Amino acid sequence: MNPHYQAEHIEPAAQAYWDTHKTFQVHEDPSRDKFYCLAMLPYPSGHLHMGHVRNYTIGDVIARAMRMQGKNVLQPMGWDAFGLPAENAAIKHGLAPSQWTYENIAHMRGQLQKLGLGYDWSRELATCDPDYYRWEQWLFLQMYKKGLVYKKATLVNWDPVDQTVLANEQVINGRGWRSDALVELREIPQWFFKITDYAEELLADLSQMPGWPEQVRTMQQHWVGRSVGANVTFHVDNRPETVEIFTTRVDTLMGTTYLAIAPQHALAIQAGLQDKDVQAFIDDCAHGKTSEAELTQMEKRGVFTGFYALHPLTGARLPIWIANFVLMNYGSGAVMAVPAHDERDFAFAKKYHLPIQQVIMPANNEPIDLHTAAYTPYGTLINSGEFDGLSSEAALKAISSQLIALKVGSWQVHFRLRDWGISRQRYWGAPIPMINCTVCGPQPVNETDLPVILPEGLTPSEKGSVLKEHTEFLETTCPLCGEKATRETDTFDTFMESSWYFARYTCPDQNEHMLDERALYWLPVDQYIGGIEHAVMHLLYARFIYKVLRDLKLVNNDEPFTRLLTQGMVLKDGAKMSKSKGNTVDPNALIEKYGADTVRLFSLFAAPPEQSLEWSDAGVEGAYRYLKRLYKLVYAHVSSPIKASRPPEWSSTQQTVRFHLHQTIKKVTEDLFTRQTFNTAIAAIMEFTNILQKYEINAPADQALMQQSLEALVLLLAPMTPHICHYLWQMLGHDTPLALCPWPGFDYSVLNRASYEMVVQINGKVRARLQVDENADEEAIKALALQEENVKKYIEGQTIKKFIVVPKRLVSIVV
RNA sequence: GCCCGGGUGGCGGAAUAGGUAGACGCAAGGGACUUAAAAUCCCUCGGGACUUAAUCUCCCGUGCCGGUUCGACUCCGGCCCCGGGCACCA
Repeated sequence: MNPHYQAEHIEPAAQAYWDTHKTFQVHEDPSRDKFYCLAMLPYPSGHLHMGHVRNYTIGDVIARAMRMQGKNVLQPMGWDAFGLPAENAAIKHGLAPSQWTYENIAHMRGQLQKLGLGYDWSRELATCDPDYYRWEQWLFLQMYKKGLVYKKATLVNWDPVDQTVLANEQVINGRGWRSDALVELREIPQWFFKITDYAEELLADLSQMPGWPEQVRTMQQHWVGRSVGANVTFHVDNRPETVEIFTTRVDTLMGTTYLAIAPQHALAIQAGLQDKDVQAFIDDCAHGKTSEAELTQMEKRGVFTGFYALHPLTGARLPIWIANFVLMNYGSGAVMAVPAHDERDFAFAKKYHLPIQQVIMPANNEPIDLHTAAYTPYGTLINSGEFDGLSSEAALKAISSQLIALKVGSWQVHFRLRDWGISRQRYWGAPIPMINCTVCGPQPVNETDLPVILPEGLTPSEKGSVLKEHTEFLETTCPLCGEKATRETDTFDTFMESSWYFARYTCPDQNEHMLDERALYWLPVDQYIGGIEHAVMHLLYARFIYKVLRDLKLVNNDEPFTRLLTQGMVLKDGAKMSKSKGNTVDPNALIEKYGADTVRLFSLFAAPPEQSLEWSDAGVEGAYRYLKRLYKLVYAHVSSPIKASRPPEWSSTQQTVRFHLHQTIKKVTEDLFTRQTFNTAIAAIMEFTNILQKYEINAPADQALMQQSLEALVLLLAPMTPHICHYLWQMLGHDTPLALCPWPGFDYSVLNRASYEMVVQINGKVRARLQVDENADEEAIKALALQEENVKKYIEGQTIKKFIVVPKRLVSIVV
């Protein structure tokens, strides 16, 4: 027993103990309550960063605490191993992405193990392993059979120099990040999942997910964006084409003064053929970026096509404009413009001197000024012929009824959510299991031919996917006609791998099926932990795939993640840590200097988990100091010559210590399990440690109480700093491993006190404090308050208007 | 631009259901111990006023402006700043 805390000895010993005793390896046990605790799997970038440390520490605290609650806890770990950075690193260093990835995994696994995270490493998986992605390919084939997969042309960022598709982050100021060439928008055919088939359900289930933060549910709700409106068909004057639009404001239909279509719209292409200025505009629009942020912020520009649409009710000729803010990827690629009652249409009309026709009047008949801004709320219809005088609500029905009767309109539920484009023109990804036959068209690979193995060891180039030149991979035969055919060279979006990995952890060794009955035992994940940046996309895709798995009868519930904790970012000097800013902190160096427990303690203590965390080296020092103090306290206690023995009755000092002991257990229990505010749990533990440090041990009863208190302290802290607690638990005389000890309980009877403090406010300001007996009634409290000197001073010569007593809190007097 | 968060001492944060603003920790200052330093321990610590003195008392204070309330960090309206997401970064 060393009188000084030495993390460098304690930590490897504790880790070796867990390892040899297989403490965290779990098996299905229907007789026990399961608890599946999962932190989002990392991308193997090469080095653990503080965001990982925070994420995995939080997960480990919850997992360990639940294990102490008696749950059968599964906590696995794996690697999101496909993705762009591996290709970029490969191009830079001339290494194969597989080699880079596997080396990174090996290094990062070692880093995670040093943190003392209680993972069941026997279930580890890497998504770039064919044993993993073959089931993803299998799932794709099932989805294909179900009609959830289709191909359509969509816009991508095209680098004309490198002849490759660029990710949004690779487009900088409209130019390719490597080539510096002006990026073009190009349409290419890609595979899509019909996630919109599940839009209603994805939305509806959100209201039944109390374990998710309100903000995440709100974000997903807005993302799916259900709206009810009308589809309207506009005929084009003297031409065979029609223009389809969707609007939620069909009440303003009579105020339509023009139509706006995307530069890629069929009619726009026709217009371009007839007029070289129009074509020049279309060509000009083919630069920029596909992102919504870009689109909604760029200068709104347009050009007249020379075509006119006919208003479906009045027959009025409405000019059709091509506008750069209308995009083919969104809806039908056309909108009806009502400048009087839509801000964007208004700005566009002002710029190009298009007519502005008011058709809605405010309900209170106040005049509006259409020279400065559009009027967007609902109101009463004017200038709308037979619809004049109707409210917007009534007009929505009346106008749409007429459109339906004329067969130029229909009611439509519209979603902002778009189908999920899963094709990527990249090498380092899971191959999409399709074969292109010149005779039969695209054909799915036979299930028996899975997996379609990605050839490893290729060196990617900046010219995009090298699979196209790899004949061994490319050349195959058509599963339908048997003739020569080529493989699909597009690979899966990496969101695909992360949409089902949590299910595969339950049975990673299953080679006959994607999932087996073990998945039914463990799923859904009880607690999921990850960065807030994944609030919408990853979590929505995973929910979608889970519902598909349910429909394939592979899982038997609707939602994959029962409770969700979204952790904030780790910042240094107010900014996100990044290599380019040079403000990174190396977890390894910290672990070496202070030990994993200190790093864990600080990352939990510095901020509540959902908020961003400001890194502080000095703060780490403070966490280390605390652990040293705790160690010393336990050491001094076990070295004491006083023999512990429980008294028949506790003294008043002892009663106070006992009160704090039980109060601390109660507080930490609530903070860990209910509130998940680890920072306040640690503060409470520190506070009680301070009390124990000042507690003088004079008698056997004191020694007994100290033993109880320190045991509780070690148990409460165990999920957060497991190594030191593992050691201190032995020091306190226990043989059973701490990791499997039951969570401490508290006694309400100890928490009842004879008296409590109340505050007296006069006109909202605190003027006195009272010690009030536990069973004092309201009248007694009032009398007590009026006896206070300072209270008398403030109410002298005044009349009391109100006298409020809030039990156990305060007395408020208004004069 | 749109959607979702956040803003409290010198700093990180606490205040759980509208009821004592600043728990816990860091930094700083002072002291003890030491030949010295480190480590450790003790004290002070939002700003200001008053007093011989005090752990008394008073005023101000939770991004800014306004409102509701006996009472607002907390609720409502408007604004400013910072962060996350916006469909090919993960």
